[in-house]
Amino acid sequence: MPITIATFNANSIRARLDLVSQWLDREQTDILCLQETKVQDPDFPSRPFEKAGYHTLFRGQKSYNGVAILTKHAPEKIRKGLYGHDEEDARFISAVIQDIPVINVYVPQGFAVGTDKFEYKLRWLRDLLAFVKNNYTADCPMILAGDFNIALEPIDLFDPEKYRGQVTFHPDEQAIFREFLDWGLVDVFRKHHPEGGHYTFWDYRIPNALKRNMGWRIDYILATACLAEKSRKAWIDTRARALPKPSDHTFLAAEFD
DNA sequence: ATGGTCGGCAACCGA
Repeated sequence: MPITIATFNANSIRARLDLVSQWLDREQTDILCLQETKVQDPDFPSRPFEKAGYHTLFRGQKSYNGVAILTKHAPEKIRKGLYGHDEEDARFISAVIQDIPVINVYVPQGFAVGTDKFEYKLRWLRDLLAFVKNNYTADCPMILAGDFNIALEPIDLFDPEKYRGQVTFHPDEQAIFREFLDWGLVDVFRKHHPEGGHYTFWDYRIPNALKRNMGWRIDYILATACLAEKSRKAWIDTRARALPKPSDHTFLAAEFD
């Protein structure tokens, strides 16, 4: 029985309720990881997703951040927040679904290189790496998905020369990201699409960024090698970014046998 | 053509 998983930075789940509902209706993905839900837990719009057959897990806060997992199959061993960070940490949520551990993250954006926010991004990433290494083994199925706010290679953003050394395309971020890959995680989209020019994020502040394909690939579905071997395809749904009232990100999805 | 991003949330902050 194949299983499909997707990730989407919604930039407010309430503003994107129709878009996400319609996407699930059409795609029928088993697991959807959401970031930047921007809603406190009592206000999370669970009901429409439950009516559509999904369990909802969420950890949010006022105005900023917030992560959620929507899953057709019952989640087990739910965890909210990353050790060593605030109890209210709304950037990490995980569960075991169909015997596969799934971690959904919203990595700090980092603002600008040389600032406290950038150092916090690096620290958060290192803590996540330690958490993964301490709690999982690379030779068992596991998925780490979400918005990493890092483009890894020059082919993962539209103007690498312009942005080299800046936040989201800086060697210090990339070095930590590569440690996840070195440990045994595989970038599932890259596996199926070695060529560049595929993006998941287009900044609202760049006019007609989608049309001009001025984007970044900063959202990922990472899977341990044994699971990645079973991946049949991975795709980015640019159509959802072209609809009215889009998020600045779009859906990234993968299918496993 | 005489403007030019969103969302949250109520003045700006974060992305």
